[in-house]
Amino acid sequence: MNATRRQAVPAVTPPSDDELYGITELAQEYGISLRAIRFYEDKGLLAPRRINGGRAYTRRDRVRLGLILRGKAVGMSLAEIEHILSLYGDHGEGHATQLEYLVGRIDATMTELDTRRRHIEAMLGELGEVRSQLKKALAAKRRLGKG
Amino acid sequence: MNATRRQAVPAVTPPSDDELYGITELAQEYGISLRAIRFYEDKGLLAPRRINGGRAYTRRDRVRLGLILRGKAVGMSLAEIEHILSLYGDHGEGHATQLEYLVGRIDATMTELDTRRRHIEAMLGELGEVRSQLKKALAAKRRLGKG
DNA sequence: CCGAGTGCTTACGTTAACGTCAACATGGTT
DNA sequence: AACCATGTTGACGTTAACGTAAGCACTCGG
Repeated sequence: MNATRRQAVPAVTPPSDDELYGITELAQEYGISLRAIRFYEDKGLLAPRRINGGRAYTRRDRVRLGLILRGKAVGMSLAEIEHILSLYGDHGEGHATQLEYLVGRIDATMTELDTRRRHIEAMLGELGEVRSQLKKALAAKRRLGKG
Repeated sequence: MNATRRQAVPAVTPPSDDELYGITELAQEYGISLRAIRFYEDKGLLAPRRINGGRAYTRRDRVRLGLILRGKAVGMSLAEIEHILSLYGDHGEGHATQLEYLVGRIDATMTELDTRRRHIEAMLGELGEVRSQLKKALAAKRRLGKG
């Protein structure tokens, strides 16, 4: 897939900047609608630069979008996701107490996620039991019908 | 709480039946609203008997409600939950092919849940990294400020 | 028999998370 | 200049999952 990777790019690529992506690129890449992406922006989850009126997304933006979708897959609301995304900021210059605060928020988020995971594991366990019950019933039927 | 439990019940209790619960009992027990419980019924997730016009829930119904809430905690929609609840039915008399089918559905559901769990674990991993980054930054600051 | 309490139904309101549609603006191509 | 693809901003529609409110029925203690 990456075999087509010489320096064939038309040479007009601005040298200082990272690669930028259009909105449709992102939409296709992640299999979501343009509307959804703009919606996330409305909600403050994304803030792409504007180039000539259009939205231009950096790698960081792509990562953020990935986190958004992962959050959704996990069952979080956009509000919760926004909450989490704020933990992924720069904090390069953060004051100590601010960093402590962030760590606290992260810990809280992690325990919430852990709770959710435990719920899932419980369901998996219960489903496993149901499954083996069914298997037992099936085996019994087969002993009657074939043995 | 259950200390008031002689056979003081007015004697009109039909002898054949298991214990039944009222809707408010369930609501309080699970900390949800009456409206929510009736809503789940509207959606076909619950089907309590009617006694004298009122809803009467059996232990099985309580279990189902528990599963519903667990499903919600996991981030599933009511539709998905309904899908799963159907796997918990009686199947006592099920035909063999029917049972096979159910096992298949259960397997599918389990892999879906597993996917979700993996998503959660991924997020937990990433958050853990962010957390340790912050910790490092904090330690550095402390070395500057205090050491 | 009456009022309080409990429950039921019907209907409308609400929030989140988008989808859909209309009406432009722009940039490149022919 | 005409056209088309791509993109933008509203505005309105929609679905899920309830909450809230109104009004009727039943039942039980006094």
